[in-house]
Amino acid sequence: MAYQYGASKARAGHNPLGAASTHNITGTGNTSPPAQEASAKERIRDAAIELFGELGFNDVSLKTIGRRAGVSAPLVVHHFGSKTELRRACDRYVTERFHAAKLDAVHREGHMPQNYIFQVMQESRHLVQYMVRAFTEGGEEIDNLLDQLVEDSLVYTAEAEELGQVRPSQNRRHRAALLLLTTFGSMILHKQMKRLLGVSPVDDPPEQWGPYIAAVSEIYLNGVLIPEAYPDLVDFVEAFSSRED
Amino acid sequence: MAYQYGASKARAGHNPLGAASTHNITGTGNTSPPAQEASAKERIRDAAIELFGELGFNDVSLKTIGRRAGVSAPLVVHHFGSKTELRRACDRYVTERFHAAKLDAVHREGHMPQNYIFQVMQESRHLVQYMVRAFTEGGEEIDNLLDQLVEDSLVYTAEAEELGQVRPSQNRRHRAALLLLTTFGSMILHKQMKRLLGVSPVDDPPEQWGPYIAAVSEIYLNGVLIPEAYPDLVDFVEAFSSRED
DNA sequence: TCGGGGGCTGAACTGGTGTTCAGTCCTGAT
DNA sequence: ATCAGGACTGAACACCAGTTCAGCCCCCGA
Repeated sequence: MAYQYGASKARAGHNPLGAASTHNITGTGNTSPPAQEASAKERIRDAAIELFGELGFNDVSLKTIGRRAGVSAPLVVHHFGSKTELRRACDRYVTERFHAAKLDAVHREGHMPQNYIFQVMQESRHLVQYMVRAFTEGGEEIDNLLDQLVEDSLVYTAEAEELGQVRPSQNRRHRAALLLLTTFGSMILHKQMKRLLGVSPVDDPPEQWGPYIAAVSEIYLNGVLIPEAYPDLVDFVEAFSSRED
Repeated sequence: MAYQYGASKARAGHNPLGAASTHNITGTGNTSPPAQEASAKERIRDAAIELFGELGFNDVSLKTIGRRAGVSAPLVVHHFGSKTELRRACDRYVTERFHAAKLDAVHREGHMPQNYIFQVMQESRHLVQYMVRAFTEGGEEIDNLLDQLVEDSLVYTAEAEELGQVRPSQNRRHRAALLLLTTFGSMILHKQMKRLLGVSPVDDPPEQWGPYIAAVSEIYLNGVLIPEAYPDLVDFVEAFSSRED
């Protein structure tokens, strides 16, 4: 029972949950020469993103980061000033990377890409894991990234709604925000998801996401509750319709 | 625009998202005399649950816990042996508390209660916050609690499905698990939710949950995608129907 | 050839942690 | 009255974190 939905839909066109792409966004930055081995500073930054994403900011020591980067602990502060500033640098880097991935996808597809997050996810899970964990703690840079994701989601959802693919909403921004929050939130609990669904969208490759995609899709396609049984709730939801932007 | 859905539905009967109750489950344990001021050991345990839930296990020192409990740090280890064992004690306590809340609700209502988590949530948010954070890190005791919540959810969803209130599913267990994971996951991101929806289900009282309830309900009532636009996805979901238990 | 500066390190420092220890206080049984 | 034991504390300990410091190496420009 192989997972192949992503591929088939990518051929068909719009695809809200997966996107096939071989484009590499995990290389070194735009301005640096293409095929050069990473500098110590870059290795430190990458190691920090991996470890912070995996274990959390306070559960990773500079020595651990240094070891993974093949470097001493003092060199980390030599390059980044302090652990806190290292964290901010990681925030900035991840934000830039997502921004670049979006621009790249827009350029390739000619319109707002369908959830470019999933592209990043398939190619560089560390970045996503870092981002998700950073969301839980907050911070100016990372909060802006989330805001941006909401805005982007709003745009491509509007496109999809116009094409009759997505239902209208009483509050599109709230819906977009909640969908992102629940998706990211469930990724924080990916170890439990592995136990309960047999899949971790963080540790397992996309080919194995089937059960997860299936469960999510069922809910998003059909809903869960039967509206006729909840007239009060239906009214309540409608009462919350507010000014759209 | 006051939130009053919970109350109205509680009168009406079944209520998947809220439950009105004045019953107190936050008192001292079953066996202890009812109205006695908390012992130092209990105060320590409560302080630890609050702080662990708020800040995470490794970001809270024994001194901090002791200070909140009005006690010295060594007394914490005197009563609990070590910080790790304190954590396990908290896990056990929270698990017991949820178990007791369920039994209590079953006893009162005569059937599997509709999401007794929400009752606990309204009465003792600390417990929920601790539980959610504990899920991210895992652990035998806390994993069992989550498993139990899935099982319970399965039971009352079956009741509701029989009453025509909830849609059938290709994989009820996966759906139940995913709903719990996304709900809890979004609670981990409650600070972001506060920013994006204006409500934190952790920090704000239930009267203010309106925007959150509305957004969740809209999705659960109607879904998000229009199935006709995603025939492949519909097929894919159906292909994942598996043996129910 | 030389000199300077940046990448980089080991050793040392400071502060905070969990834990141990010795001892005080209080209570309740004998 | 006494004494045993548990609750409880301040001081001390070992450890580990982030950071500082002095100095090494090596490349590159003059």
